[in-house]
Amino acid sequence: MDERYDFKKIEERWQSSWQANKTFKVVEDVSKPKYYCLEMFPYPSGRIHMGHVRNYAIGDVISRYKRMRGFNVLHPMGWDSFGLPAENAAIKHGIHPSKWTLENITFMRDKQLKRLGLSYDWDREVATCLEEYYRWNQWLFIRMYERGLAYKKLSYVNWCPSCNTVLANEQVESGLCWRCSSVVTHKELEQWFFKITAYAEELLTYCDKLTGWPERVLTMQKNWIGKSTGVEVVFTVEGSHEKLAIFTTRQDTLFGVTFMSIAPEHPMLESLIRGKKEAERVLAFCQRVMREDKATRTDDKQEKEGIFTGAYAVNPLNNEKVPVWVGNFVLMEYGTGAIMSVPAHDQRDFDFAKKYGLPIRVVIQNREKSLVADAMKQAYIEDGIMVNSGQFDGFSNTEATDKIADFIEKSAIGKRTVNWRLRDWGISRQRYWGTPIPILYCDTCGIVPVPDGQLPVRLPVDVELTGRGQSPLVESKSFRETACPKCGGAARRETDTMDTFVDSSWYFLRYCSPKEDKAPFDKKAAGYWMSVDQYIGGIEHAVLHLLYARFFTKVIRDLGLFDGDEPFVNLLTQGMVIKDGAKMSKSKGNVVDPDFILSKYGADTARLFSLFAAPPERDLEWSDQGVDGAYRFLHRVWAIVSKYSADVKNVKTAGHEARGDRLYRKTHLTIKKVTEDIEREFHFNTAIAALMEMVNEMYDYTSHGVAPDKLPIVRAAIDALTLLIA
RNA sequence: GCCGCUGUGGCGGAAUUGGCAGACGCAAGAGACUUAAAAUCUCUCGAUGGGCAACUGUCGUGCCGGUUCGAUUCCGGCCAGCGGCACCA
Repeated sequence: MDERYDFKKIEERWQSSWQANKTFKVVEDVSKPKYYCLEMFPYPSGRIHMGHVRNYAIGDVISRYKRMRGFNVLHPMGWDSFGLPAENAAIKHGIHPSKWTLENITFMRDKQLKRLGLSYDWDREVATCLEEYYRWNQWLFIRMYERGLAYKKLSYVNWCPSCNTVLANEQVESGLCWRCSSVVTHKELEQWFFKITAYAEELLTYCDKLTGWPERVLTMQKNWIGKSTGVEVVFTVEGSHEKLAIFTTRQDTLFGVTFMSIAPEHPMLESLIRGKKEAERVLAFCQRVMREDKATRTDDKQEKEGIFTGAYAVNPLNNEKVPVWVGNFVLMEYGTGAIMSVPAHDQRDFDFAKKYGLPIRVVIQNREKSLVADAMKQAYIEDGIMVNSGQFDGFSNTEATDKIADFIEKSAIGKRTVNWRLRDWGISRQRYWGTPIPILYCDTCGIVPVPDGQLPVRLPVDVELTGRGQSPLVESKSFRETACPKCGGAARRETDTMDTFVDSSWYFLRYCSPKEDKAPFDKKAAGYWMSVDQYIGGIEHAVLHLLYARFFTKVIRDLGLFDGDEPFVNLLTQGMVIKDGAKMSKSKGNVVDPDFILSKYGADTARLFSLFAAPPERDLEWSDQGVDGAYRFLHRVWAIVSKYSADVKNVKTAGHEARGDRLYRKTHLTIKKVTEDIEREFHFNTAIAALMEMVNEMYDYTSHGVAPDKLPIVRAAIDALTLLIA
């Protein structure tokens, strides 16, 4: 080859040209259709990894493609830059989190992302740790506080002893901390919450409108929200006027109740056992269960245990007296913290009844009429005909479900209810590097929100992070002590900061007008750009970030700041980057450093490989040889194009008259194929395969020399299409 | 246990609407060039049988069955792997 494929020279030339000309800067332009393409912004940990490269390569191809198709494309990048690693670095190396974070951002932006040749409008860059951003977190918090959507309550919270902070329910993964995998414990604390449950119904029903989202993400969200419809029924405690409410979805089995179970934390426990001879043993049992951490307690192998309280309750349907037990499997957080137990028709109750010798009564008979309580080996949970159920005998249990609910409401012993698995979002974090919660505590006025005019509440810089004791904000007198804006008296600042998921819950709106200083964002700009047409990121955020962002969008809509119900029209969840069968991670030692690939092969090879090796939503197995292959291909492209570029420079492009020509046909078939592959499901791997076929055809075609003028089109096609990839 | 996804050569993966299974790439093998190597180029490459050969028979998309002229694709039943949820009342 006369000329080598010198990726360094080429990439440097184009990248500096893009930067100098601000090629990818966009402004609102109503004459063009808009397209908002967004990749989930990274945490500035210091270095990008292959997952980022893949994510941004996908987004970049989509953006470039849409631009060529005449769209006005918003393609921004920013930094999710509050968070724990910065604090840990500060403790370990004595460097301030702010300095550490900002240096990381500069390095990752200038030395890594820009080298990848990504088509971002860098003028719209956003960093959540800057006060020009987080002041709007505070502003939104206060708006939510005013509407009762942000509130404080004393509650049992998930506590990660290693991160030394509270976790939201969404951040506990099978009893372990989502970030550090420590066992989560319980703690009773005063905490700030966002009332996401107020939007449970809408978050659920809108799942069906999100047709551009992968089914499995929607399923996960629906599961998480967890709606169940049933009735709340009130039992009376025998020998007292106290009421014990239960929730059930199986009111058709109410006549089969043979005992009740309550959670060890149930507030009525004390009065139930008062004066009973069982009291002491019951108390000991409850204390033991409550001491267990969340992971142990929710482990499915955990033995179901219980103890009789000595008290009885009366079933309002048949006035029957049933014993009240405490069960370690009853959760105070769900329903009413008390359940009715129907061993004949619920497997867990059946096991429990067998273990403790409690009675079993059949109230739904099967078709063969063969169910006999004493002979049952397991609970009968299928449909059947009602028996032993008074006036409801003879109906099918599905009919009876409605009839009994009606009866319960008519006789005022309970009502139809909906229960949600979704809990309110606990956002208080006992950490330094986050958005200060803009609240004051005044001895005379109580809880006082910081007035808008005093925002932002700045994070103090003159603090020392030792990793010991309490958050530095608690120890900073100048931060903590202030004056009450209402009465002028002494007041204390809230020293908790916000969960960093608050930051990422509305950043996509900020990109629409990142310099706006009168509001979180400009309503008109957001009206033009939103919603995000294509959102791309990892599946790990299926519940956490994506649910919170949907919630925030609805709140912001209801504040009148934005007209739209959902933030992301289409969602692409990319697979992980895998090497030797495992996710790339430092602990496994199978990390491939993007910098190394960039230096050895260049950005285009790195991007080409990550798009070619697998369709975007699937996991991508890293292969060093595959990278070689991608590099070889680019080399072949370079060679054939540069071989003929001089010859064809002044030749007119072939037109329709050449349609019988083999290469002409191939060129157009390839253009069609690539377009279709991108339009349909973003199958870049097959689009690239088609380009490879075309290049092979070109080599074949030119192997015996070329005379005519067909090459110009080929060259043009190659140029256009590789630009899409490169 | 429940819900979802996936299953195709040695490997990553194609086959878009039921119509040539295995595109493209990787690995492997052979050859050309070279003193040699690298690079590059050309050819072969699912399994198995027949033929010196051009060629050709049979089988083959996790397993069993069904619909169809025809099934990787549609239907029913199983198996395996991955992911999510789960004492949720």
